[in-house]
Amino acid sequence: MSSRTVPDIVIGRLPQYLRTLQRMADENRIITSSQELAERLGISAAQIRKDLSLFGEFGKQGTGYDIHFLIEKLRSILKVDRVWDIVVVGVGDIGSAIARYQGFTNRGFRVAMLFDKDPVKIGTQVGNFIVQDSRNLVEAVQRAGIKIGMITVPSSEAQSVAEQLIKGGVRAILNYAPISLNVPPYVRVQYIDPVIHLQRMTYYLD
Amino acid sequence: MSSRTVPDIVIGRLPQYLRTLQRMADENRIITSSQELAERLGISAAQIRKDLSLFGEFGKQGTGYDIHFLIEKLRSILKVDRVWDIVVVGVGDIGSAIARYQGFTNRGFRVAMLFDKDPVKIGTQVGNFIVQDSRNLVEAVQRAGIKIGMITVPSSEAQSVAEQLIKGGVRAILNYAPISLNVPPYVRVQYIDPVIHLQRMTYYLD
DNA sequence: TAGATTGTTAATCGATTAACAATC
DNA sequence: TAGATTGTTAATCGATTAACAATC
Repeated sequence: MSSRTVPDIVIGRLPQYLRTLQRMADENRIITSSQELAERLGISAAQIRKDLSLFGEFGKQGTGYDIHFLIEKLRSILKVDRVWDIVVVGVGDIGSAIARYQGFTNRGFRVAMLFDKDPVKIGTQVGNFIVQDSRNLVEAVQRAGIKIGMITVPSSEAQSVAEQLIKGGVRAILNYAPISLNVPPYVRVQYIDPVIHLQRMTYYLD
Repeated sequence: MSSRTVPDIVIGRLPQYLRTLQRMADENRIITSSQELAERLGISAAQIRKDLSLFGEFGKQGTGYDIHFLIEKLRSILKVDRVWDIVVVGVGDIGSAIARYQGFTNRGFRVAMLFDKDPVKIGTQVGNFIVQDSRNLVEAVQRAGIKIGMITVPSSEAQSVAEQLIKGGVRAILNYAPISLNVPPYVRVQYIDPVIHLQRMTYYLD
């Protein structure tokens, strides 16, 4: 049950379980089953039960899972039973959209700081933030103890921004620049590149 | 070599190979090896050779792969040796950022149409497009023969927009709304939800 | 030729699924 | 109690890796 390392592929499914459960809670549902979750997510019920069993026994035979209880368990496992501050570097269209994005609320995150190196942008307001000078990035991130960064600068600058973030203490990076980052093993990186997703689908189109 | 169905997990890696190769080409490189690709991508050289071998013999023993040649092969396999039109539904911050995004160029895509149902937005210009009325979505998409849609509306409307897109002939959807879509098996869906990526990383933070 | 790297096979590793006893 | 669904084991399935002959 505990102690053995959980495969990353399982960790990757937990946020999807959580999202679906929270939607069920919004629909005022009280109880669900591995089967119902499976249908809504398009994966097998056995897999959901197996994944959850790696962390404990959260269900009741014959009944299923208490939605609220399972949400709390998953929030705790994923460490989103708190609010993580995020630093956003790069205030172009994507960075601005993220600064204004309402979807972080109640899901464990909030944007805390915005940086850009363009003098025209520094000092302007975007969303609820004043854009700060990238030259102060390392120190400001360090002082605030921020662990999560989002990179929305051009590809040519992404690697250098990543290095600054890491120097400031960031340990998880969500990179919107279409380029692979080189980071030490103690830093996690996730990528968002819409083109990668699109190219994965065109293969199947006529 | 041919005829046997290629696993989707392999298809998912091909766009990453292509992106890395194109970056090498930008650096005026001529030849590469499975080993070098592997290092830049953080996967094993054997896997890259195995993946590519499912589609043909693209390399030379003792030498490696001609970057330009392999790019063309991958573009052809992924069907991005052409330009696919995209319809974007929902002109909020994210939809607007996508409409202005420069990153589609040379990668097989271009935004062709923008829709919203908000009368205040309809008729306004965003990027190079005039926002069209969602009521005309099905017909316009059908007439233009568009096969790819991006959904950037609120979660509550995403399922209904997906259904309209499909009715109009769309067969691949990139969904930015944080909700699972229910679609027929002949439609492919990919999801972009930054929170899902973030929650996958917090598990590993202290 | 000597050195390097591919393409491919076979072995290994890991993930998914089926099935069912336990039990609510 | 009868019915339902979990948690878990064992079997299956599929993906990754190691290794090397082929060959440029």
